[in-house]
Amino acid sequence: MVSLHEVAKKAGVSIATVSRVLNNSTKVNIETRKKVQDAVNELGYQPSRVAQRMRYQKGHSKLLGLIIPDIQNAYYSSIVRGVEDVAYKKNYALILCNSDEDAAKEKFYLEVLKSESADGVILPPIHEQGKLIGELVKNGLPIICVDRRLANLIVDTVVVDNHKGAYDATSELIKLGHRRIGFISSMPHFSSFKERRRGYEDALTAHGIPVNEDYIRLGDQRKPESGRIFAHELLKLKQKPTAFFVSNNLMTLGAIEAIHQKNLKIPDDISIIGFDDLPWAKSINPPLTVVRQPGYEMGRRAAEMFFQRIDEPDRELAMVLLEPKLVVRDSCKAIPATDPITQP
Amino acid sequence: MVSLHEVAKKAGVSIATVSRVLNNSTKVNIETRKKVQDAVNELGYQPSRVAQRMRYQKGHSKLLGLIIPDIQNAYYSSIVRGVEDVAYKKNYALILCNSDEDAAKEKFYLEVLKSESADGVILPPIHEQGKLIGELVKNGLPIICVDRRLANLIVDTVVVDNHKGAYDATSELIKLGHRRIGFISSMPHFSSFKERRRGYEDALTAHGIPVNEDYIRLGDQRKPESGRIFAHELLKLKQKPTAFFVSNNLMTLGAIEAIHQKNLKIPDDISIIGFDDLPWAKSINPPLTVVRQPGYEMGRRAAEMFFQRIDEPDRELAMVLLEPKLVVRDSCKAIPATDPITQP
DNA sequence: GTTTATTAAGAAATCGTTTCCAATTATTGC
DNA sequence: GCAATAATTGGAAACGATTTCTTAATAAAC
Repeated sequence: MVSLHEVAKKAGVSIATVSRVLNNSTKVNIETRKKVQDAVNELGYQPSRVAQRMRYQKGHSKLLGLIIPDIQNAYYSSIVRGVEDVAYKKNYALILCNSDEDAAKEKFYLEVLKSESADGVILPPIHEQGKLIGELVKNGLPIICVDRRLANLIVDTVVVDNHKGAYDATSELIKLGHRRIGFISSMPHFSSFKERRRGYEDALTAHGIPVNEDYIRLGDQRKPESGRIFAHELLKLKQKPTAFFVSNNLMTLGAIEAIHQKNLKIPDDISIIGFDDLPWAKSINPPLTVVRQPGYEMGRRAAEMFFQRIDEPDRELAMVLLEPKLVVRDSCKAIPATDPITQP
Repeated sequence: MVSLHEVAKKAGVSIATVSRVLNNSTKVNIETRKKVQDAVNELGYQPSRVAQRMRYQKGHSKLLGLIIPDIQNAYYSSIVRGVEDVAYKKNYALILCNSDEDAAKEKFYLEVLKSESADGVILPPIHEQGKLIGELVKNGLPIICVDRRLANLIVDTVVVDNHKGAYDATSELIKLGHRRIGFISSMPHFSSFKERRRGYEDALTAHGIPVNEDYIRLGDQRKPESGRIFAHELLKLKQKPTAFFVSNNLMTLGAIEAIHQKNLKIPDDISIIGFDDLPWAKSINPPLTVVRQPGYEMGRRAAEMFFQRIDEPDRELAMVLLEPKLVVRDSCKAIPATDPITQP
């Protein structure tokens, strides 16, 4: 790598002068400036971000950390893309980490990012308590929570209104006459899934439908497989659900697969609402009704909050709550009013 | 950040000794060692990767760059995941960059990565010539091409046999009796799509079917939209295709959407083979026959090649050619032998 | 013509490591 | 008991940038 020294030697000046030219700070004689510029161009010099980071310390490392559960989940990759686009504009590089919902891995990566002098970290926290996160924040490392929140608002946060998303989806099904609605979701380790479950239950209760634990299946949201198995279980019940609400994109795929395997028709035999509006949702047959989370937007907002925090470290903590949207397509159908069970 | 100095002060030794303890190099008195360990633990010291990078220079930065067209394309995110898993094991951090198929952005990021002293870069090159890449390699920066190759083998490369993938898919359709096979793909800017087109044409030729330019549509592979439009165009032809082969996952979604919009049934009215075996491919109705590229495997292999190159900078250049696999599901059907056109 | 103000550019410190070299102390051999 | 060797440890340089402090030179003021 060509360094300041080489440029200085070529231009016949000191490295201090070269640095001054590059950061066009205090006045440099115009002829000297020219000599330096020429040398810089000729040698194709570009500063070492590592050395700059070394010198500057906090807040100028031009490095942003991003820890997500799994980049292969398209919902998270849209968040990543949102972050990246903002970071790019600010000339920041992005360090990407996959935590696999493993707290140890999260901890490891947080330490790596600290050690890399990253200016901040964006992540969906694995645990709601976030002890380590609290320490890091106290230590002066800006952290932004995205997708999930901590129990206490100790960091800037961007989340979607998960309760509303689930409530609206469930209500839509109820409005269509469904009373037995299967709910396939994740264990309530994360704020997001906890809220979705409450949204589902609250919608049922609000419409005078008792919550039936038989219709609720919680498991590993990282694989379609679990969605498939749960759907099969639900379809085996004596009083089987007439509709599914699945609270995650991968599980949704599994549930759809199970329905096809049973040779049931969507929406004639069973209605289904999925979560996350990914490219395939509108292409499949029938196009899928889903709760759309603005993933890209969340990433973008989180990155913007990060930069605001950098600019103004003492600003008040902020929490952005984005609206999910029920995108109605063709995977839900009204239950015939003659169904004896659905009639009070 | 707590530095060596603070640990040294606390332990009452010099920073050199602390460093020696941490890198358990030349002998340190066992009592001194203990004192230092205690101080390290008490202060929660961890070394600054930035400072280490500064000192070590080349090949020890523990930083790997990854430039991909778009993380929102699930095929690329599986490559990323493959790379990440290997990097994680080696304690490397990953800098992720999205090029959007924009050569200027690629150049920008390559320079950033150089400036970050990354130990290497993995990328699907945008241009086959790769002038800048050549320079960087000459400069000593290990670069691994993945998914696409350069015109000349000047860097380690991991690609899939695109010609075979397309050839097999097309042959499958021909075997089912199809003669008019629409080919929806990308402009041949990239080695991969160029090869897929040749695979398609070679399969036709090998079976004595003339290549008809009317059935070939090339456009922007980044959006389902283009696949949808092309499919509509093809379906408007007087002699319309009885099958589609679509050479990219996003375009495949668009084509499927178009087919549904025309109220055609897969595979009864039209057969289709897609590219990339993403989670949705087997969940949709009917499950989609696709050419599966081992994305994760490619990422993994590329990362492994990178580490081999680091260990042994002068080893011979290698090119790994992975096999794609035609995964037959239910989206293709034989053409009735009575179709007058398909009979010679 | 001498003193003062102003401008331009170099010297050196700094960030946190690692490592070479030198110095000090302890140990061993005769 | 003294010299030689081994075992530890500290000092300082280096990595590449930025910035403060100094100094040199020039211009301005009286």
